[in-house]
Amino acid sequence: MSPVADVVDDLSWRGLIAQTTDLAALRRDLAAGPVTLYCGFDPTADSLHVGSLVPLLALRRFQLAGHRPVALAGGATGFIGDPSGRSSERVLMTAEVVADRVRLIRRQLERFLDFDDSPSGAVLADNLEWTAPMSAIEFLRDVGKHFPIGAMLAKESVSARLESGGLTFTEFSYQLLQANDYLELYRRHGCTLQIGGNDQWGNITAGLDLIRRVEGAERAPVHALTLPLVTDASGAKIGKSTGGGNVWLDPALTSPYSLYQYLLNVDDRDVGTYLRLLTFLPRERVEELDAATSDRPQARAAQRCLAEELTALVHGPGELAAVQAASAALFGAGSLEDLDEATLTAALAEAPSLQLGTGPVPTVVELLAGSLGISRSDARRAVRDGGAYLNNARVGDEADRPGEGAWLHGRFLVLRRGKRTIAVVERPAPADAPPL
RNA sequence: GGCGGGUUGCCCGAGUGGUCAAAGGGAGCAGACUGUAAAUCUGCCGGCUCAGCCUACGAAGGUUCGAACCCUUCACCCGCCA
Repeated sequence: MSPVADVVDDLSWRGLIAQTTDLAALRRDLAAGPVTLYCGFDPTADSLHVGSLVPLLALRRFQLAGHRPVALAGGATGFIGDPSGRSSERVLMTAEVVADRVRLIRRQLERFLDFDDSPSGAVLADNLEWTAPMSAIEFLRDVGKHFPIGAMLAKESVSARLESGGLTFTEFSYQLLQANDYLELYRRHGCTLQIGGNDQWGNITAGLDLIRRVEGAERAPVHALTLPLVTDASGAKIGKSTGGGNVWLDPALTSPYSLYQYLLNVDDRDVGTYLRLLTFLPRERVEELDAATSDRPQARAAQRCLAEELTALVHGPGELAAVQAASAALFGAGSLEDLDEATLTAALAEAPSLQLGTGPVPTVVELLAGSLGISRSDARRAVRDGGAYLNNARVGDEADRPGEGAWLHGRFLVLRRGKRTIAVVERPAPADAPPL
């Protein structure tokens, strides 16, 4: 990927700009030389998810254009809880949980940016560093004094909450902490641009106001840019799996196979948007894929490309290859019996699995439940509904047990629920059993 | 601090002593149709050793042959008043 000539133009055609402060001034400053910008990531979970990639990759886009990104982990703000976009108060996390999550998230942030000594070398920060040492008196005098209550109440995040049941002083204060972060990064790193989801607009402008009051408007030409909060065709946020859960970046939470499959299954109506927001593909390529989707939707060229780009970006080319082999084997035309053991093993490495010991062979229902992590009632229902498959053959009866001939290469059973959910059952290899 | 209202299954929400594993909607799962898509139709949608049993309607006790529904206490939320 080559550096982008004009990062604003690039963001613009991708649909990545929701709101900005003075756009002409921002363009001018970006053209004048490397600008330091930041985006905050609060530790709301053990991992970032696909949705978090939109702002994170936006930081990367700025870096590729020669600017210096600061990724800020919200070690302090995570304690408080951002009221933005929430209808009810957050449950406070313990210090251990926050610290743990910050550690995990920092590690993920590092992977998407370049940390070198060049002018565009990234910086990783944690707002706990300057927030924790601040006393309540300092906070109220040095930060709080600059915030008229009227302006704070007018923020969308606050007024929405006042409508829907209120909020506590704790969350009300959140915007002050985030504003102070911007001021702090302005002072430490000369940071003059903050980006974030569009729900962050209020918090970001709170920072602008603070910096201008403290530093003076002329001396501090600071900017804000927000990214649109994109929802898919069904109204869900990006990165929500059909199961309702997030699609995580941590391979322990969402396997590379699941990520790949999630992206491969993206709705036709959304895939163009996702290509723009989540990949670095040039405009011509994206428009080519748009055309491919409308001309030959069944080929799903755009989905395939999206899945490849992101799986490689998040998990590396090695994982991508493994995942593609798995998908080809499991969804391919050939029968499972024809696969050689190496291909089969690789394909199934990504699937949830159940290891059997010796002893009597359980029923298919028990195997489904054990391998897919569902209840036996659920497994029973799957069989009753005709949605359970053993080695791609529909299971007819709840009491069925796999026969000796069902074991692929003497060791494996491939179980499937519906079209896409696959699991594997493995038993110890018979010492002298000939391959099937 | 006072008074009133509330807490139901993943979410919203009906249910005021037996016919309640609990209406309805959403989400989700499966089948049919497809392109591992969408839309549509159909079935399912607490657990289990599944024609039955167990657990569940904020928590703990109590009344009753029988409680999501009545009583007591506790916790949390909301509104009005101070």
